[in-house]
Amino acid sequence: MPGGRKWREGTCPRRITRFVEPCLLLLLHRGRTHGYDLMEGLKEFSVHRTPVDSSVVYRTLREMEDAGLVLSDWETDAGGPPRRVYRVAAAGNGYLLRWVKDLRETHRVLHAFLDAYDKLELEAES
Amino acid sequence: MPGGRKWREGTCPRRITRFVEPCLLLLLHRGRTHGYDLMEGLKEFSVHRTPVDSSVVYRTLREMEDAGLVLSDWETDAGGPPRRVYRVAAAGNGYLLRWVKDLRETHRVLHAFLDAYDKLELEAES
DNA sequence: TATAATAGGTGTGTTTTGCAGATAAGTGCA
DNA sequence: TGCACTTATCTGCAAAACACACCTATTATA
Repeated sequence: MPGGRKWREGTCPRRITRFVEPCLLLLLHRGRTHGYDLMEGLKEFSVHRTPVDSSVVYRTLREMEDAGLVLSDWETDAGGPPRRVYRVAAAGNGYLLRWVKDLRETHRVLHAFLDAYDKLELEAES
Repeated sequence: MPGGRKWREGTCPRRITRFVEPCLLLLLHRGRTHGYDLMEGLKEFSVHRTPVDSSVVYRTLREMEDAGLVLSDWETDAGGPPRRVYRVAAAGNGYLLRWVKDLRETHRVLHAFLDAYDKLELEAES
């Protein structure tokens, strides 16, 4: 509340919009698991090692299940509190593929920007 | 309104949050201009050639001016309607530098994700 | 028995952004 | 002169994404 924006300095915890979606699908592609474990796995793709908030993970999984991209089953016999174990649905594969296409394009744009910046700095030196 | 989300398919016009900010600063670094011209210049960094909405450009420029990152002057003698010509302020350089740092990290994360995806596909083939 | 760890979840405010439209000045032309 | 078009800037609104602050329940352990 005091002092305007929260990350005015140009950095924010998650720079890529809805990036958790493809990450979760990729992790689930490697094998079925539950949300709490996926939170750990997400650290592999988190910027500056900032962990993804649990609310985002659980909500995203639910939304993806509603959209038919993943499927879930309750697992009560594993010891500890019951887990909702997710796995990729058939529709999830095509969805991930479209995400990868999109991210490759984003990667390209980002590269173009950084390249243009480096060129700018070089010219300033001469 | 009808049918839930607008870009449910995993794609959205602008994937990187507030990406216009560093782009505008980079373009202004190359030389002072006005908003309407910057809109054209932004096509260089726009995903899938989707043009950035004018409202976003003008708002961002104003916000950056309020933050002391850019400076503006009215130009009335150029023919056509008056233009607000922007230039980078001293504080804008450090700000752009922090943005570039952030985007390099984002670029790295994106590369890591795509790499992990490609590895996954290769294993599925064997 | 207390408390920590595991596991899942909701409610809410802030921020970002696309869309639609307003306004206004100059230009081309019939 | 009147009309359409281009250039140029700007505002209001709503939807979406997300961090933050909570809450519940179960099991392990000190």
